[in-house]
Amino acid sequence: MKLAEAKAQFIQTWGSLGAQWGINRTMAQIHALLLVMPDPLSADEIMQELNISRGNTNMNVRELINWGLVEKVLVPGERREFFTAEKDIWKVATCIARERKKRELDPIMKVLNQLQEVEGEQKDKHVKAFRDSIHNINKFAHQTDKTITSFIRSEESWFYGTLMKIFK
Amino acid sequence: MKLAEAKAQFIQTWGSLGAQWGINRTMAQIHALLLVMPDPLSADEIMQELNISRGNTNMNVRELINWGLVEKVLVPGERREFFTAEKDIWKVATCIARERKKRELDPIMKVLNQLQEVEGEQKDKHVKAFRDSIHNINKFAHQTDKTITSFIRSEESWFYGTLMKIFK
DNA sequence: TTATTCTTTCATTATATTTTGAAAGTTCGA
DNA sequence: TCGAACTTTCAAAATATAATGAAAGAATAA
Repeated sequence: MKLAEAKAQFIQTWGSLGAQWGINRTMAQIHALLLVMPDPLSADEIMQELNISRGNTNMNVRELINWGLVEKVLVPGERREFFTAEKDIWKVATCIARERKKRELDPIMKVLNQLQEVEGEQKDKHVKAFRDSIHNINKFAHQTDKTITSFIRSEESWFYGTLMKIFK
Repeated sequence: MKLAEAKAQFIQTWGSLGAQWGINRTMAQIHALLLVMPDPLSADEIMQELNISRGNTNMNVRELINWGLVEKVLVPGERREFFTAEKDIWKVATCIARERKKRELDPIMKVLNQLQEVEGEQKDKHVKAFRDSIHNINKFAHQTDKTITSFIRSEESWFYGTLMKIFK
């Protein structure tokens, strides 16, 4: 398989993966493109490679930066901004985990905690069923929260460890 | 908080959670409704509770059954079909994990394996960058696959333990 | 300051997804 | 076999999401 073909297929696959995960397709495609490019790209290069508009490019690059997956790079002597993606896939994964936890798990845990305070007699089977469900989901959510938190930390401590090695 | 209000809020929250996860909102809402109801519901009851059409109800209940999250229940003396959701949230989680792995992880791993065979000289930095990216993502994917597989296999309190072993 | 180059915004347009509901299909008792 | 009760299908309509591109905004060099 030729490089160009492989690259295109990777971008397209990563794109539909992103779509399934609630991240929009273009955002995932830009990420894929930057992942496999050795050097930072300008907005125009991204537009050209993916055949998308300037506005679309700008919006999705900004979003990738918000997620912490992409960074602006200033090239000396160049007026334009360039963009590059974090290449270490473990960092990418913890980054995504952190962001999704913040956006998805944390809010639902807040709601679940409120819902535990539902009024009513334990004798009423509807009340009992509701309480039981919420209780179990809540327990599960706490477990998940712990797991994700330690996953996120594992990367941080790995990073910290590496950094220490460099300075020692 | 009254039961009816709490129930409505839970259904709405579970619904938007589902939407973020690529599962459609109505499907998640039906799931939420069945999760908190002590007894099986008929299609008509679901329609009424959620204010949705017959076709929509049918389609999404069927999809929930495909996922293994909901079951048909035959009530003696009743012509209609009734539906009930798996209440054990751990089983629900493994069920979802199994389904998502099948639909998302497995296909991308297939593509990644093909993409490792890209042609070109290692000296070309574009080829090198591409190979490195794919290689790392592939390694990560295999690790993830193992984790999910063992999560699916074990039915008890495992996730935390398993994950920790892998990252240590 | 002004012209130039690049970035950002956002109303409009395009695309994709979901929902509806009526019609067709199925099942079952009599 | 018929008809009532229920389920499924699917084309059309409604809704939600994403992309475009022209215009406005910033930054820089001259």
